[in-house]
Amino acid sequence: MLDKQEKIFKALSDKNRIRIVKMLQKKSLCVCEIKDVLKLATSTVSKHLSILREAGLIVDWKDGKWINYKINPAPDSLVANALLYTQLQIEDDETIKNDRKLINCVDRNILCCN
Amino acid sequence: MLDKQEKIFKALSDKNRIRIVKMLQKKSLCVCEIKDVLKLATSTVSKHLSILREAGLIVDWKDGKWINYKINPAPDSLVANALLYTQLQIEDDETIKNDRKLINCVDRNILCCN
DNA sequence: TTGTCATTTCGTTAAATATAGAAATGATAT
DNA sequence: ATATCATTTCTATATTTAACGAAATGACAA
Repeated sequence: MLDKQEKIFKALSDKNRIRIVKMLQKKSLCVCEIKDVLKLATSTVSKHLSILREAGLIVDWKDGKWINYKINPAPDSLVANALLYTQLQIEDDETIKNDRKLINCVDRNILCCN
Repeated sequence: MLDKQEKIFKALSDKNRIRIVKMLQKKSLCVCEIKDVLKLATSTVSKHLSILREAGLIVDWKDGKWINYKINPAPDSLVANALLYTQLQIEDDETIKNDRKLINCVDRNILCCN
């Protein structure tokens, strides 16, 4: 239980991962859309997503060519409260607000050309 | 703001530091008392405490020979909510419960002999 | 003022982490 | 079947982190 709590905090202890969670709390996204906002290599974004997934914060599902990520819709209580905390905090942070503007403009059909 | 949130999560992303916060949420303690519970070197405990202090989660004050640590009594909203979250979670974890038993038995006058 | 003692800071080491690029995967579309 | 393409896994590297012991600090007591 302590281990699980540590894992949750560790997952959220990186600026880019906080940004990802705050984005997903507004909208489901695929890897290349997140990559476009964070300006990181695809493999790095994928790694961040796997850390968030392993902590139980997010889930993914296939949709044609793409793998979408969203906030875990059925979290246990530890995760649920961590997500609630994250959702309520830093809502008016400039980076977060800008990220949220960007995700409304991204088009995966244009972005995703490896 | 995002940086501050990251710092708070980083501070809480270590098992020993979570244990420290959960202990301090029951009782103010000095370094050697925490050291006795965690079974770490004094310098290591001191370092953990400084990370928690820098994140705004705890404060310290002098009391004769000792330096006491306690939960920040006047936290800003980010920290206050993080502390509330931490206070409510893993209350029935075995390690946490055992730590709390131990802090009621420690006697700094016996423990602290470098 | 000198010694004692709790704590912090410093220096070092080992382990963990963030990052990127290249190769592997796996599903879709032609 | 084969090519395409988003994503993951692998490999490598640079940075950060946790840990310890030794030395420095700073306050209290003798």
